[in-house]
Amino acid sequence: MPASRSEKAAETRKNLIDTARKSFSENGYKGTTVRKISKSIDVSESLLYHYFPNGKRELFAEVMKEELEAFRREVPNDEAFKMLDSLLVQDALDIILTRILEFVRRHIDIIRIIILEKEVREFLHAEEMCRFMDGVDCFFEKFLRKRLEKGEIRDIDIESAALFLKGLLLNRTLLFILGVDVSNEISSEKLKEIILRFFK
Amino acid sequence: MPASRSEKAAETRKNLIDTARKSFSENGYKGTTVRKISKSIDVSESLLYHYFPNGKRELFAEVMKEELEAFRREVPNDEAFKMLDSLLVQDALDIILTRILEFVRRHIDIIRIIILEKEVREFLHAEEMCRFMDGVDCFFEKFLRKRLEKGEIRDIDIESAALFLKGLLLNRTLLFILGVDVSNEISSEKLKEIILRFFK
Amino acid sequence: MPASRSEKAAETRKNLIDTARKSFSENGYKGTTVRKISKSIDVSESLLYHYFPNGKRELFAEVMKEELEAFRREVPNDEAFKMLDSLLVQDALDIILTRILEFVRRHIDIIRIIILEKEVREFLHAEEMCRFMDGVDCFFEKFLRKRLEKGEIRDIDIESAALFLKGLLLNRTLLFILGVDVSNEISSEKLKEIILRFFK
Amino acid sequence: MPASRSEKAAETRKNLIDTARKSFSENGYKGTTVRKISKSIDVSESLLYHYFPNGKRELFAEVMKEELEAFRREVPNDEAFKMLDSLLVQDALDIILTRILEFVRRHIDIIRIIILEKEVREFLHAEEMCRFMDGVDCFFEKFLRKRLEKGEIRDIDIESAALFLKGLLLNRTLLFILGVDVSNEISSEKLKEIILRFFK
DNA sequence: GATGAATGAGATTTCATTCAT
DNA sequence: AATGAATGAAATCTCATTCAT
Repeated sequence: MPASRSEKAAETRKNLIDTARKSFSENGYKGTTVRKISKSIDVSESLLYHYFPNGKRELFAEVMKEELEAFRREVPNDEAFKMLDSLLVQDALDIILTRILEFVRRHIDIIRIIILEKEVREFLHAEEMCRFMDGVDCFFEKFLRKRLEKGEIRDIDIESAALFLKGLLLNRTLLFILGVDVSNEISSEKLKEIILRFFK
Repeated sequence: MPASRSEKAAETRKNLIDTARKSFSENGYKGTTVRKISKSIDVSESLLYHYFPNGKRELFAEVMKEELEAFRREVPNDEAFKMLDSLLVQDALDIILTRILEFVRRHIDIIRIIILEKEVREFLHAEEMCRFMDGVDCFFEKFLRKRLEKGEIRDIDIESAALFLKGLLLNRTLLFILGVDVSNEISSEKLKEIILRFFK
Repeated sequence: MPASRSEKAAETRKNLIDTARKSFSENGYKGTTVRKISKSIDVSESLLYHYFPNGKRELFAEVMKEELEAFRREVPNDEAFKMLDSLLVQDALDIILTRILEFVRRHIDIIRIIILEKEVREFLHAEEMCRFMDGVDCFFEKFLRKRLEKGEIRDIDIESAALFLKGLLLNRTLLFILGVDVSNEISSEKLKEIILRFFK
Repeated sequence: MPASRSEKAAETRKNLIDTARKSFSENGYKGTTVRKISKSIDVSESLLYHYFPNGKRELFAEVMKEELEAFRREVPNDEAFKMLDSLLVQDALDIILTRILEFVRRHIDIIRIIILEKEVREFLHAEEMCRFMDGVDCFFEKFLRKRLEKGEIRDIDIESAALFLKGLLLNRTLLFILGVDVSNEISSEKLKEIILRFFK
């Protein structure tokens, strides 16, 4: 398996990003050094500047970019998301929340960084951040409005309801960030029960 | 009032700790430099080593010690909420949430540090954080059970309801950590409205 | 017209040299980077090593070589220089000085480098430099001796006189180097006057 | 001779500046490294940042400031040449040229830097250099006029004569810059001979 | 003829820390 | 109690250069 030169290059680049992501999420931006990244995949420090001319900052930005892309790509395109309309409210919401939380669990390290690292704000400013949060709100509101029109849920304040759902989400996320894995705490059954109570 | 030598010394020491806490909380351990701490209270860098012979590490340890002590001392307990029994559910919950958020606000520095610093998290989360979280759950459950017995709220799953309340709390906390001051976002009125809808 | 392979190669080579000359003269040897040269004509950095296997040093040497050749080629072969013998002393010297100064003006950037850059001495050592200076002296002395023999100038110390002429030349050159353009300061008329006074 | 701590510190600072001046003058800004500066006076590299927190740039600025101050303070003025009136023309001019060259020799470092560093030249040449050059012209013209009135020299164009003298000066300066010490090349005797020939 | 991958040496700078005063 | 002088280690980054393709 010779692996063409360019293939090996792509792999090296990927290695850099992967190692960086791991280190950033474990040690934070300041706690991550280009030296350690390079050394741990056994390339020279200067090679990093070949792939990321603006150095550590650009590498960090790249990691962030890829993570956000992954979220946008993975979550809404999930097969399970496509058949939401035909499901009961509680089942649909269960799937939505479960999928998102699944993603959060997989990417918790980077989420911690996005939320807390001061440096993040240089690349991923309030603008992007708020747009993302608003997106979540929007998504829930759109979903709920549709169900409301169909008469599947009782007449509630859509805004508050979306807030409640986001609350469930953030609740878990925060616990994840704090290092508490709550995967068992609320089972799907319980979740559906809460939802039923709230929306019916 | 010249303030005796030892008074001034104590003040300098306190200044160091206060500035350090702020910086550790905002910039993390690595993002905090001895230089910036000293400069911002206008003393020489070496003075730090007079008060904390083991330097930055010791200063950090001291900050953590004091913060944790304060945290433990002030953790909201049943005593603090005794007079709530005579209030309406929604009013009582409003006060409870407000008080806890006030507590979070006061201790946001150490909360940030706990989230930010891997080492700290590893020492504390299991032990301290869970105990705190469980305390919150317990408190809510106890409160709701009492009201349920009095027939003030409809027959709901206490556990789920406590979870919902904790969700509201964490939601705010997360926004707080992100630097968004939510004091106005969800007013007491809206909060009470949500609560009424949920519990009646 | 696609321009044959070798034509394009020659052009690339020329592009490299031209860009390099400009950069060397504006930013000095150390201030010029291989990267900037390559980037500004949009070729890869390594291409430089195809044309100049010894890299930056060789490119610099090439620039120097071409500049010196240009001087040797342009100045003495000037049409005007060929009929010096038939002119009056003052007119001949006026032409000589004017031509040289004209050249100096055109090549001032590179002259600055030759004079000031430490690295130049590695390629264009005292040997070459002194030979050049001596050439100027020689040229003037030869010229003056001829005129002296013909009785066109008074009996002066040839050596001192050549020194004087070189002085006029260097005077202007230095001012050029310092960024002062003295083109108007001494007109041909004035120059001739000075020469007459000195040599008659 | 214990040399108090602060005295030694002042000396270290001075050492840094002196070494830097020499290196900037010989190798230019880019050719000068903080490493070499520190090593050559045997202190750590980081000490430089104790005295000049903004590093190399600040050190360079300091060198320039001091040099310019010295230059301005010492610029030769009429006072310095008062006692010349009683001397013969050739002796007086010999002294004048020698003194000015002495001045140039003392300030060769900053002159080199001004020529070498584009940025510096852009700030200074117009303002400072021209004023200095004009001063030299003026001085020579004033001197010659006086002698002309006394009938000590033949009737020549003062302006051209001053130019000639300046030429002799610049000639030497250029050689100086190039590193050729001309103190012996044209001895006082030869100088006086040239002067006699020119002015008598 | 031309490129991108990769490197090693070294430059500037930061930082926590020690020590004499 | 407090400071300034001084350092060593390490971090980020630049640059000329080599090599396989």
